[in-house]
Amino acid sequence: MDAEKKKRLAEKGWVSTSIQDFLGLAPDEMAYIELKLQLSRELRARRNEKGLTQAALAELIKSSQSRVAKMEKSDATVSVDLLVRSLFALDATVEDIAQALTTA
Amino acid sequence: MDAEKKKRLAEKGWVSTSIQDFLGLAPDEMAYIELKLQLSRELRARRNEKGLTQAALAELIKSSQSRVAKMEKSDATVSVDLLVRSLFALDATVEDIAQALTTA
DNA sequence: CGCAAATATGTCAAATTTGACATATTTCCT
DNA sequence: AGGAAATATGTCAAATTTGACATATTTGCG
Repeated sequence: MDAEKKKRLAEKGWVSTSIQDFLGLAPDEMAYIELKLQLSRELRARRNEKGLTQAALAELIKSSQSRVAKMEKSDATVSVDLLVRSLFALDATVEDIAQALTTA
Repeated sequence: MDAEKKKRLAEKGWVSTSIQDFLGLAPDEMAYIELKLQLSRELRARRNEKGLTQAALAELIKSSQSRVAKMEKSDATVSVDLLVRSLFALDATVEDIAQALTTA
């Protein structure tokens, strides 16, 4: 299994869990995946708190339900940009994002 | 002046300073720009701490000097992804990034 | 000053990310 | 169970971001 494949899987939660860890990934790749995971968790949490469906959030940010699903799954094709923009659209502040990053 | 133009200028520091504020930008656009500004400051700080030139950092992250310059200037064509990846390449942790975001 | 190293700016083809769409799967009611 | 709403997954053309390059400007040092 090559490194790219492994990263894609890792981002989808298949390889790495809290038990089986990010085996063989470089530290900066790990950090990048972890960051995206935290943001995607925060996104889902905020969306649910507001009682929005993925489709409703998609409309809010002028995207699509499928892309929102991918964001929340931390799909490898989703950028950090899109994640943070979506969080801001859900009224998160920069501080909220910093907080989300430090949360276990 | 349209909103896009204003945002580009704002990201380059022309419109918004600590004195003249982010006039007319939507809250989420402001937050996004602020986030990128914090990351670009942290990038420059870390690079200087390590005594690296922009060209040296560029080599480290397999990019180019000009793109590093744009990152540190928080150019509108630079993504948050590239910024955080570069920070990770300079041994920043997710916590370091969270910390940078909360710093004035 | 003079000049070399560093940084900044503009441009563009190639690479990546995007919204949209179709469709599959899961969740949660009655 | 069964069906409707929500979520997930795969694909792709269009849009955005990228590294690379040329070149301009700034910085710092003799």
